[in-house]
Amino acid sequence: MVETKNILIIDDHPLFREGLKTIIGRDPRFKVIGEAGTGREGLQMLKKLKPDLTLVDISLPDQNGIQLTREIRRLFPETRVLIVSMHSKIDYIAEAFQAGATGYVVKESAAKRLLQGLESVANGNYFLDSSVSHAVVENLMKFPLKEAKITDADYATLTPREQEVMRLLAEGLSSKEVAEKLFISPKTVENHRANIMNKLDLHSAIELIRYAAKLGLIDVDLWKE
Amino acid sequence: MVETKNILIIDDHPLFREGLKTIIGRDPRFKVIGEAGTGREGLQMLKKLKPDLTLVDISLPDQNGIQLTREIRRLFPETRVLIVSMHSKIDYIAEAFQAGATGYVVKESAAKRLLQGLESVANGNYFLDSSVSHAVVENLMKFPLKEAKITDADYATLTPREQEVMRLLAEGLSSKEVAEKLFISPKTVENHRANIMNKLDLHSAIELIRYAAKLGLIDVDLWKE
DNA sequence: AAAACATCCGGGACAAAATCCCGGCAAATA
DNA sequence: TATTTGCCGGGATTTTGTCCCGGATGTTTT
Repeated sequence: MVETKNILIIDDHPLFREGLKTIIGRDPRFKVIGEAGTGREGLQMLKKLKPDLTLVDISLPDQNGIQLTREIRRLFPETRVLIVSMHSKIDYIAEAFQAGATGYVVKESAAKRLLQGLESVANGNYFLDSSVSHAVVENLMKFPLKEAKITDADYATLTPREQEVMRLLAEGLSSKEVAEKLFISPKTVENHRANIMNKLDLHSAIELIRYAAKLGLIDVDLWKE
Repeated sequence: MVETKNILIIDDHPLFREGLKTIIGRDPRFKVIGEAGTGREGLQMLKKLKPDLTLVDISLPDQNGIQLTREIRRLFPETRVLIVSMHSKIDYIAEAFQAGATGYVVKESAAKRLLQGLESVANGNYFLDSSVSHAVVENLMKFPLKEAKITDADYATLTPREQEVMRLLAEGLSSKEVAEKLFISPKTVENHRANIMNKLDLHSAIELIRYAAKLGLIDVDLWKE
């Protein structure tokens, strides 16, 4: 006989939660016993409900899903976490597992896969959505935690001054503007920039911006308003 | 007696589609007769199914949902469009209605609201999710199309070729790369770029990128992975 | 203390690009 | 037919970027 596993859903999209509930509801092995729209709310419900599994969206309004996963694992070690994400990039996946997630499913994938994931995780197995590219998985196997850290490591090789210049450049300031801001010659700024791009292996202004966005030095979401 | 309205769903997230289907399925007045994951696919199904309503996600993998709305309205004027969006920003909303949408619902909102929206739209009424901020609505009322249109209106003043060039530039291609892609001289690309920036009142590469991000021509979220 | 090193600063020479202005061509429009 | 509009690209000039250089300063190593 198989116990039915209790599930808590933490996702800020009610409609999406609805979809998850429907899919899960079709399977008698699982039961959704609660849902939350924010990380804070989720933690409260966890305390009360003690579910067997928690589905957490990687992007929540009040905090990062990965950070939340860490907290869940710390506070409620018996609850297993299955990450639901819009992204299938290696960094996220690596971080998710590193943070203590037991499963990772991308939102684009089909209902069947979600149930597979739930089953695996319920049994204590790790689960990684098969729709993520083979290359990514292979990479993960090769570099358990490394790859995701590289970017940060490279950035650390920049001198303090270079980091300062980089931040300003990434915000869209021209060399001249940065120069005025730092009371140095535009020439110097250009030299700094050249060094930065050399160290980080970047080759255009936009690559620098992308890099900065990736590191969270700038917030591209602000642009979309 | 009330006819049941046929609905086509265009959204690239299968799980989300599932949620929509479930919610809609509970209401006998509506029936989901098809679903598509891309704009192209959606147009094909529209041709075949001729639904009464189309639910389109504002952000699709192959094209902008607003652009798609325009096409749907042009090719199938009898089909009404209800936009489902993650965003509740004024620009998107204004653009959506301007493009011919009859309704606008944000993904965060509850199931009930979606059904209200569907009902309104089915009856030919415009519908705007009440969860969008009061300030936004007020703003829309004050400037029916003006404020929010600026962006789009200006963009519309670009010639097709200019729009094409702009898209490529915004993706980070250099003038030379764009030139190679379009089989024209780098010189011509630079001239186009100058015209674009002139028309849109932009003054640097990054402003162009921001502008493109704002319009949804490019997806900056991809950078953060 | 001396030497080696890293960081920050900026110049000079050259290459690349952006900018401004120009005109030609073709298609649509009046 | 005459005019406008979009698309294309050249030429001349200015601006910016690239590569290489050396000096000033402070820190670490020997």
